[in-house]
Amino acid sequence: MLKKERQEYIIKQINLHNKVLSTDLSERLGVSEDTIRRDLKALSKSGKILKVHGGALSKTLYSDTREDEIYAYTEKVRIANKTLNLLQNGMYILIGGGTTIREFLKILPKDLHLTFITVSLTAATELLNYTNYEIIFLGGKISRSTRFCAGGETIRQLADVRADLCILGTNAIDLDGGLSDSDYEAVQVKKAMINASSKVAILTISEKLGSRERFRIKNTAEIDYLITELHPNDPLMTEYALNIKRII
Amino acid sequence: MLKKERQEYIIKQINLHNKVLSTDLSERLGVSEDTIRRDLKALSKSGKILKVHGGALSKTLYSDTREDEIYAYTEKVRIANKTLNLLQNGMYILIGGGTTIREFLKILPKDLHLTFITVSLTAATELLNYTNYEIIFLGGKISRSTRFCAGGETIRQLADVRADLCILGTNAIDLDGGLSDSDYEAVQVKKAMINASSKVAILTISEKLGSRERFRIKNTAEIDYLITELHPNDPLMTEYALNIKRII
DNA sequence: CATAAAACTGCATAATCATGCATCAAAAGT
DNA sequence: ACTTTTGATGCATGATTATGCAGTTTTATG
Repeated sequence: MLKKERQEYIIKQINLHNKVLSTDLSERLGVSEDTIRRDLKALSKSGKILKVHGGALSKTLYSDTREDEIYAYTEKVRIANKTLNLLQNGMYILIGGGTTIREFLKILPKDLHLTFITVSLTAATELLNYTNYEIIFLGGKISRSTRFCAGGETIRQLADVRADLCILGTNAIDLDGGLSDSDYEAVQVKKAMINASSKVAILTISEKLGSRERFRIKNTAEIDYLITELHPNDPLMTEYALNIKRII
Repeated sequence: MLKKERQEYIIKQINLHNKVLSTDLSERLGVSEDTIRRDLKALSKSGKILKVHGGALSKTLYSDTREDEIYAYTEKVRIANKTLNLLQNGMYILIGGGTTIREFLKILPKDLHLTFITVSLTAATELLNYTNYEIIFLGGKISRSTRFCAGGETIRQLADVRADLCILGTNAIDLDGGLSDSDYEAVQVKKAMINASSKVAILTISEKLGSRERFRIKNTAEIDYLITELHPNDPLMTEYALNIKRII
């Protein structure tokens, strides 16, 4: 059994039972507990599960803790930190939702004045922790799964916005397929957000590079900044270098 | 059972019953009382529960809150329960924010289909816990103190809404001064919400009766339902009976 | 203030984890 | 085809963690 398969299986088990035990998995998959531990570590690092002593738990159910998640999110935190460099005082920023973005929202500076425009409930809630930002929420029908507003009214409101920077996470990015997503409504909103901004920054962990989903949002040529946890000169990144204006 | 699971279970129990006993938990979870004590200590340290001799209590209920605040909590639950009677399948409901409203949002039925329209970030977040409701969020500039959207754009959007019922909490209500509030922006939004609804329900604990704030929202005559923790025939209530259509 | 329940302390133990290293297989060069 | 490289895996070892137990101290309460 391949590593990838095994990890998929672990995720499935967690989705099913909300928890897994290392001993249990080791026996059922016929590999050593060390291997399982390494799998859990990797999955935890990319934020898919919550690793605990003795096994792992479903992230969605057992989320809230702060301390032990600091270590889990190293990749996303790295991305978030790099993104900070794009911020300039007085900017109007359109910002999306998603886990990578959330990491970014947690480490924002307290000495800049910025105006954030968002359709994401989680982003707005996170931003309320800061006193130095204006928050403008664009309403609409709330999509339960993604916790953000979508639909015609949202798109219409976005058409009236002119932001300096648009910061989005993504599920898939590929040279041919461009930026893409599996949720049709999300695609519409993201398109509108990109159209409403002078510059576009896409945040993603490198494992999403080279994958594509059902609906295209934009071509890679329209992305100004691509920010991953890797160094810009990493061989994995250089193949994107021609198309995207700046890789960070 | 994993430590984290156990602790999560303890939190759930506290949310459910507002208290737990060490002995009880030890028996039910099949671990020593020492372990339970260590769990309670940890949870208490991270501020999730209030540890006391013999077990632990719900922080939100008992912590450092004064007697009268605990009392106010039960009053709000009582109000919330009475409000449930106004709901009918298929309704479009404009709903505000505030603590009384939040209690109401916690006990909503899971078998009705309703559409909630709100400007309150806390209300929207709370509503996302239900799968049987549509949620429409009206955007705007978010006011940090109240965590809801206000401003011209919000008012404009409310003008296009026609809801069946508007449910609002209030800080002040008085026969002469009518419904009033000290926050100017909130007043504008509440006015617009009331205008956009066929029926208006005001939720308030009785201590707010007879007080007034700087800005008037509406006259009491425009309130359809006034819901307090008191019985409608309570002498304190009967003086309102002439003006307000229905006291619950 | 007497008493029992509960909490704390230190310690023992077993389970779990981290780390370095050896092995093997697949992939990549040459 | 042969070597080199890379990555995944298992194992040994020492560290860490979770938990229970015994003995002592603290707390609640009549």
